[in-house]
Amino acid sequence: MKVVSWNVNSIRARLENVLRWLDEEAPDVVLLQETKCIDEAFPRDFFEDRGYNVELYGQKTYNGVAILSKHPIEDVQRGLSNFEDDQARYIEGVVNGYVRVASVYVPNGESKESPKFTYKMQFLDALREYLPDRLFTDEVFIVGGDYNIAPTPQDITMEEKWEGSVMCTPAEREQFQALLSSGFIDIARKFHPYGKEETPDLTTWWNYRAGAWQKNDGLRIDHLLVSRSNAGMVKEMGVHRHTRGWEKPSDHAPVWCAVER
DNA sequence: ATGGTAGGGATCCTA
Repeated sequence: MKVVSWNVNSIRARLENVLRWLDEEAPDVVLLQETKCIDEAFPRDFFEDRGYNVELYGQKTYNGVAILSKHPIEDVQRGLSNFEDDQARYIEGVVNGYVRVASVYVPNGESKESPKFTYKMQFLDALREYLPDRLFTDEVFIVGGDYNIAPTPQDITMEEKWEGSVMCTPAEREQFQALLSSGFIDIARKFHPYGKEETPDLTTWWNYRAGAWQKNDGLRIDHLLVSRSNAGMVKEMGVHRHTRGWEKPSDHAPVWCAVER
């Protein structure tokens, strides 16, 4: 099974690109972030026509997450049950009996000084407390999403420009490490460890502004966290970075992994 | 050099 996470920055604006990508890659499960519409406005027919089941947790204008799956989606949860939040940033479900998946859109934080940064930290606290309760021995749990955190300087193509700014602060990185410590691995760095000469560029996000894509000025902020106990079921991962070069692209590229029982 | 672009939807907010 191929499981992919993609921050599409509006499902309606991105529909043509997402369908083109679906037809190329035929993923089994898609975890979407920043759908930016209420559930009634989600273009679900286009996905159902291609054989996907659709579960939504949307809101008007901002945020919004979704799961598309060729298998039926069971045990669906919307939002973090331990966190009061009026923003739609988390949806979870079980597919094919043994793969629990979640789509998470961690707050951006804006800047270290912003109240939104405090909210980001609170959301991450709640996520870290919530996720371990969702680990079951007979399932692999893949928490995919836009974490808005570059875990190390090696996840930044222009380190000197970004280091220390929002997404690249020690506080955010401690949160990311704490998430891993709660029972997960960063699957990208299982297959492509830090510090190896042949490590590929795993950047997932390039700002729309100032020609960031053309300069390859980007960050690895989209991640697939996989439950440590069953992480051996994940055989491979990658980033579909070519989609960032398409007309009318999302500012994020899909990050995918292959799962086998 | 503190800009730049994109999306939603309202004439600004968020990223």
